[in-house]
Amino acid sequence: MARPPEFDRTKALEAAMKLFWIRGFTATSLPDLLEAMGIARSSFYASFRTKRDLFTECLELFGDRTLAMINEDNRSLHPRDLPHAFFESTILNVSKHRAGRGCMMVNTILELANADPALNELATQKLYAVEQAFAGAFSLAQKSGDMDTTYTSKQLASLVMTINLGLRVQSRQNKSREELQSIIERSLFALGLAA
Amino acid sequence: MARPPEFDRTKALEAAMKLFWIRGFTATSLPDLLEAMGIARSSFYASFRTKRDLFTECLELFGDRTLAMINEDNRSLHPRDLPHAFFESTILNVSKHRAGRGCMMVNTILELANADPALNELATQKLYAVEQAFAGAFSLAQKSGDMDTTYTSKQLASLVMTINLGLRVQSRQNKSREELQSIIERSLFALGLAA
DNA sequence: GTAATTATGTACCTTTTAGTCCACAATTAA
DNA sequence: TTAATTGTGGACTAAAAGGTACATAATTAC
Repeated sequence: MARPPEFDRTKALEAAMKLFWIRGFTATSLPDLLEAMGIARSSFYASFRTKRDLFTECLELFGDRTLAMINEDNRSLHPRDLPHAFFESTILNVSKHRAGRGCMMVNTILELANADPALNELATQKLYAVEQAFAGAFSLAQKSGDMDTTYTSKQLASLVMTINLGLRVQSRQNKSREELQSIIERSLFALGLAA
Repeated sequence: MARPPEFDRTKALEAAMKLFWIRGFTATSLPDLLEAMGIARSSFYASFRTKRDLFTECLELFGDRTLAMINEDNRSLHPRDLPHAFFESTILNVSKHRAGRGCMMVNTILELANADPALNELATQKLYAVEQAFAGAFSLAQKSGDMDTTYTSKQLASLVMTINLGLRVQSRQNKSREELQSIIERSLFALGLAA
C-alpha cells in the first residue's frame, strides 16, 4: 500500500555500527553516517529517529554479537579455553585495522562515562552479560571437578574481564599482534588458564 | 613594562586538566573551559593558543604527575609493593568522584585513538614511561635476588599495566570501591605480587 | 605625563552540528 | 485511473562549535 524502502536497513545498521565502533559517538557526524550507510537524511530520521537512538541500536547489536560468540564457543570448547578462544577471535585472528577498533562497549564507556550515563549503563550491562557467560561456564566445569577452584567462578570471570578491558585499551594503541599475543599468553598463565 | 595578567596560569591549567580529565577532549567546550578556568576568551587564546594545545599541556602535566608519584613511592617501598601502592593512591584512597575520572591517558587513547593519532601517541608514550618505571624497579630487585623471577621485569611490568588499564575502565563504570579492591588484591596475587 | 607594551571584554566570523520541512516519487488497493 | 500511503532529495533552520579582531584597560620605563 506504499512505496518500498530503497535501502537494506540491516546493511545500513551494520555500516553505522562499524563507523561508531571506530570513531565513537561524538566524532561520527551525521554526514559521515549518511555516506557510510548510503541513505539520505530524511530516510535516516524516518528509519532511525536520532543519531543517539541509532547509536544505542548499534551498541546493542555489538553486545549481542559478542555474547553470541562466546556462547557459540561454549558449545564446543572446554570452559577453561573460552577466554583464550575469545581473545583469538577478537584480537589475534583479525586484521590490524579491526583490532585497532577495540571493543565498542569499552570505547563507549570511556568516551561517554560522564557525558551520557545511560549509554555508559547500557555498555556496562552488555559487558556484564559477557562476564556472566564466562562465569556460568566456569561454574559448571568446577562443579564437575573439571577445573581448578583456586578462584570461584565469579572471581575468575571478573579477572578475565579485567584482562580483557586492559587488552582492549592496548588494541587501540599501536601494540603489535605479537605484543598482544605475549600479554594474552602470560595473563592466562597467571590465572591458571594456560593452554 | 606591561599590564600584568589577572589570573594564575598554573591554577587555570589545573582547572582545565580536571575538566578534560573527566569529560574528555571533544565534550569539553570552550565556554566550559573559560568558566572553569575563570578567564576570558582572549586571555585563553593569548595564554594557551588553542583548545588542542591546552589539552596537550594538560595531558603532559597529568602524565608527569603520575610518573612522579611512582618515582616517589619507589624511594620508600619495596619494588614488589609499588603496583599495590599505585592502585591505593589512585583508585582506592580517593573520592568516588575522582576514581570515576579514571586515568586521563587511558581516556584519551580510547576517545581519540582514530580521530587524533598524535594525541594517542602522546598518551601512549606517557603510559609507557609509567611502565618503564615499574620495570626499572623490578629489575633492580630481581638482580639483587630480592624478587621472584618467574617473569622478567619487563614482562611483569607489562602485566601490571594490563591490569592497570583494565582497572581504569572499571573505574569509569559504576564499580564500587569494594569491587575494585577485590580485583586489585586478586590480580596482584595472580602475578605473585600479593602483600 | 607620555609612549610602549601587554591583558582583557565584547562583538563578530565561519563552519559545522543535529534535526525539520515539504514537494515530489513510487507503490498498492480499489 | 484514482486515492491513499510511504520513501526520498534537497533546501532550510537554529544552535553551538572553535577561533579572530579590535578597542580599551592597566601597567612600566622614561
